[in-house]
Amino acid sequence: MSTAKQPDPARRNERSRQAILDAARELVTEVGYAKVTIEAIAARAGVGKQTIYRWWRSRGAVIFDSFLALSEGAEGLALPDTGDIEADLKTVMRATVAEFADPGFEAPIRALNSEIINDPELAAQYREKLAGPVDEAKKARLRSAQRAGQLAADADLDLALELLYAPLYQRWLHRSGPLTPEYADALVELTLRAFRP
Amino acid sequence: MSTAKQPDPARRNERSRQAILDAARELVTEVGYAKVTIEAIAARAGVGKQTIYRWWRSRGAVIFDSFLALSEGAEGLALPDTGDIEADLKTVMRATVAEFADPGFEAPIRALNSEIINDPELAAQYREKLAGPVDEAKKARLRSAQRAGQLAADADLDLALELLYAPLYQRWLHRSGPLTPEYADALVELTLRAFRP
Amino acid sequence: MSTAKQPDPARRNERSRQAILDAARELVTEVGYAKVTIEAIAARAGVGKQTIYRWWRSRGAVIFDSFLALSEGAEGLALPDTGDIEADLKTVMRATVAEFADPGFEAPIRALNSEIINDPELAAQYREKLAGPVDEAKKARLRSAQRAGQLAADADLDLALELLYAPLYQRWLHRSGPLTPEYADALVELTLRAFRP
Amino acid sequence: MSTAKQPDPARRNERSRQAILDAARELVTEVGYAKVTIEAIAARAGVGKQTIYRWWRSRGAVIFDSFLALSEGAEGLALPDTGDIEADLKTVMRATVAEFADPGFEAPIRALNSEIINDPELAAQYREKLAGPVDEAKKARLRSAQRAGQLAADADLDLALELLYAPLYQRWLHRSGPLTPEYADALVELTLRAFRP
DNA sequence: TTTTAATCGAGACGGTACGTCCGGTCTTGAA
DNA sequence: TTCAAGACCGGACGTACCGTCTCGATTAAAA
Repeated sequence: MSTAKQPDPARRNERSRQAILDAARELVTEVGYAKVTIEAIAARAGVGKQTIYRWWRSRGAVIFDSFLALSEGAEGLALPDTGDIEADLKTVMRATVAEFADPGFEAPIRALNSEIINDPELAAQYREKLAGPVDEAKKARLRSAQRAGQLAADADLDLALELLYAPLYQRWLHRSGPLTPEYADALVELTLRAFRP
Repeated sequence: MSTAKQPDPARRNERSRQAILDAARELVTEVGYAKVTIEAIAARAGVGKQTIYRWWRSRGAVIFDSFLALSEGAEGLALPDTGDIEADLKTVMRATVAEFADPGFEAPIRALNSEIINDPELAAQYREKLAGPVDEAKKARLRSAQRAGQLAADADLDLALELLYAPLYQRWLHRSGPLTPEYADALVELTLRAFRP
Repeated sequence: MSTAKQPDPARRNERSRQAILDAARELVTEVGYAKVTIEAIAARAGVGKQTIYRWWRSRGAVIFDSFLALSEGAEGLALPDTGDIEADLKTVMRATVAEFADPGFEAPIRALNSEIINDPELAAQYREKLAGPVDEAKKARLRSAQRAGQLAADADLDLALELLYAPLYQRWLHRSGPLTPEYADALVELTLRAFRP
Repeated sequence: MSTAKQPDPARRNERSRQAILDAARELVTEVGYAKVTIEAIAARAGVGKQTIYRWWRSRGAVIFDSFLALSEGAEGLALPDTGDIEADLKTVMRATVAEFADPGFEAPIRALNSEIINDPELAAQYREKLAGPVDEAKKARLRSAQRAGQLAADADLDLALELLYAPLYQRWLHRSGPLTPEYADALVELTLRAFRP
């Protein structure tokens, strides 16, 4: 499952697995990502350190998994579809901007990005488990817009998503500018103009 | 001076400062950002640990400074201006893509981004010392294009730069797709279409 | 038998018992007494750890038993009896000295002594199973000498054995001096003089 | 000093050294030799583990040193000399027997012997620092007896000491018999008879 | 002869300690 | 004062074993 290592039949103790992921999540919010140690996770989870090392490659992998576990149920998500792609995208982008203003999201998301940048394997998992499903939902909405003739029929939807979101993420991560609803709107408008049929 | 601390006099030993920055840069490329330690830097630089703690706030600050020092001379840089903004941008973007393929750039750039994400102070320095000048040069070229009527007169040039570069950086950092010359071209074309007068 | 615990039936797997004792003996000579672990014994014997814990009290008990098993057949041993007690004892003592020079004996004998010093129960077993029979044989020879008028009739034979052997063992265990044939002879001569009729 | 390792000028912190040796001694008497851990010593001494590992090879070496430190002042010791070697030796041997009955001595001495048996380097230190001086004092008394014609002039005094003490030590370590004043007397009488002029 | 109960190999588990590494502070002696 | 050097306290690392605890799968006794 997810970030597992070598040993493992079904011998794995589910109770311990859950306790570890819970402990990791709690600790990240309590002391901050950088100060979470394997030892603290083990202690809080009431688990031997070996049990962590047996099933995860690294501290980053545990913490990553603890985030994964959170958004497990977010499978069948779908974007609003009012027929007006511009309005719908603005709604979604403004929501994202609002999310980024929540200080409770700050630490975990920055932590996640640090980890992803330096660990290709976690990056792959991130794409597969977290970004993938969300992007798929977004692309579904864009495809619907294509069918409605609001987007070029040959538009590269991955590229479209990048144009929409990458500037937003970068600005937030680098703190290189304010994240306002107007900014969200501007990104939507520019992207739609770029991909107009 | 860059990331300096309190003690300040001109008593500072320039020889040691250089040795530390050199050691830091070498170590990042040799063992990877995450495994560079203050102790290793001090040992390699032939310097006491205290000398590092005296002048820098943190490991990140040293490493960051070691990159800063590299691109110190890149002040008066200018982008090519053939009169054709699309061609010029494609040239520049393709060069960036090529740079990112160089494995020697990999470690430092990822290190830099890790540091920036989690340390607002370093992020500010990054914008001021590294990104700032480069972005200014790029905006100068875009302004020239505006004057030539190739871009909307009211275009937000910061936004334009984000549209051009953020997707590229994100794709590279997250390893979420291939970085090809065609990809560079596509970004240029889309951005220009979005900002067409 | 010997150092057994509670569960007891004849259900015990003889094959495993032998494999464990063999593995223990091999490991002591290979890696040294102090570094032999239950886990290593189990692994080498192809046996579950529980099977060891089921039948032995401690690591020491296993190792001790593995030595016991070795000298099981040494029951009906007898010392040479040429009629000349001095010559016979010198023969035996010189043989002991020679034995101690064999590096293959080193590890097990030191291990045995370590165990005996700190574990009264094993010490009792040692006296009963290992030292006892051998000492009995030696005392038989001394008794024969008493009958021949070569030793005082009221000599305490246990004390005589201690005078003969304790210096030898101590010198070897503490490495406090060379073990030569002459040394063996000297011990015999002194002891006989001390117990002369 | 004594069991030191590699680094060391006079940079060594005497305060820490003392605290470590004190802690080790205390712990041995409190929890028993086998259960004393480096970690516990460091904690009790208020010292980093590294500070122990820097100056000692092993747990055994620390504990050994902590014993050494105890009997540091026992340099100029001398045995009683009433002119009667037999009486004097019996006094001393009976005192030794009495010492061995003290349960407070039990644990440390057995520990010491375990360590010595398996670690040649500690054995050498034991001979040099602990046994050596004491043996020298005993040999001085024997030499005085030689001068008085109570012992053979050519007697090997090391051998004489072994004859006196090795049986006693072995009996105590192996618990192979009672340690009584009469036993002490018997050893003295036998040894003197063996070395009579 | 079938059941049934213990032993067996395997190895995950909660723990403890290991010996190492590094962080950040402090001390020493040379420049 | 700064510097190189490095000892120091502290704490986390990742590993090795401890002794206990499941798991099927033999396997030998009682039914």
